[in-house]
Amino acid sequence: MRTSELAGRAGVNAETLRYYERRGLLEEPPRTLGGYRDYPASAVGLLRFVKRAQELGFTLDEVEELLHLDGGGPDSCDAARALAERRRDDLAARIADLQRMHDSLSGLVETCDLPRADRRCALLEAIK
Amino acid sequence: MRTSELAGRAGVNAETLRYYERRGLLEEPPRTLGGYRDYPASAVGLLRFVKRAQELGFTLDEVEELLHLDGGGPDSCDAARALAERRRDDLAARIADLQRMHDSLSGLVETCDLPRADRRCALLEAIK
DNA sequence: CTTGACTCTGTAGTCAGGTCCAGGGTTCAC
DNA sequence: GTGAACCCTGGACCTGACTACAGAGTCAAG
Repeated sequence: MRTSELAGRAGVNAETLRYYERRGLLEEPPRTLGGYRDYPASAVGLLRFVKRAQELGFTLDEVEELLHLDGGGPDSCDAARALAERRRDDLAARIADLQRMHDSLSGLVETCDLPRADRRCALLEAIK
Repeated sequence: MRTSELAGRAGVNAETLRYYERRGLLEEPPRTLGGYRDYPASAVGLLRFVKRAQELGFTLDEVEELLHLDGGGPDSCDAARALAERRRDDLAARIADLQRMHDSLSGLVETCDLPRADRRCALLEAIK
């Protein structure tokens, strides 16, 4: 499978594949006589794994770690679990942060309904 | 007030002040004879406004917009409100996204407690 | 008058995760 | 055999919000 076909199937830009390869995330595929990359069919699944892990909030460094972990036996399984738990807890913390911001902002927007003494903006005043 | 004093009081790096000025976020302060920036006392409050707005999820571009809005009368007040509501809704959407990721990840971690047939990692398998 | 701490300018580097480009080579259908 | 469509490489560029640096000038205490 050539670069653009794999890119199309996995829903990424073809340049992204080269970027992942440079980064060491993807193994270098074999080449055709003309020097074109020739990906195996399994590369599609691999890329989907990468994208899914990204959606779950893993960085590319972590995805790489997960990939190296794969197939490493029980110890790797524990390591993968630890990584996932860490990411899960990070997400919970991030959500709590954003929720605080959201509530703050909601409160501020409500000040807009307050009667305005003169021409001052209650929202801007409140942020100050 | 000189650069590092303002920076200290507002809790930012002195370089950040120059950066904000270059960016047009902060007005150029008057200069001493020697060419040093000489900030008015009000700059501390202004910077705190910037930082607070950032905490609320506004980008610096938006903060700039808010600053220009300030003092512009009732129309500006409405514009500020619209900006705040937009930011609030963005936050709600972002929170929902992260919550989905979090739940997905929680589910995955739970697969770790499943009995393992052989040495395969249930988590890695599940992400695939 | 010297020393050390501060400040100035302009430019460049950092982080992540790509994206784009020029200037070539390859493949394939017609 | 030729034109279009694809692919190659190395490197530059992008966003956002800073941060660092070199080389020069300024200020205040002793």
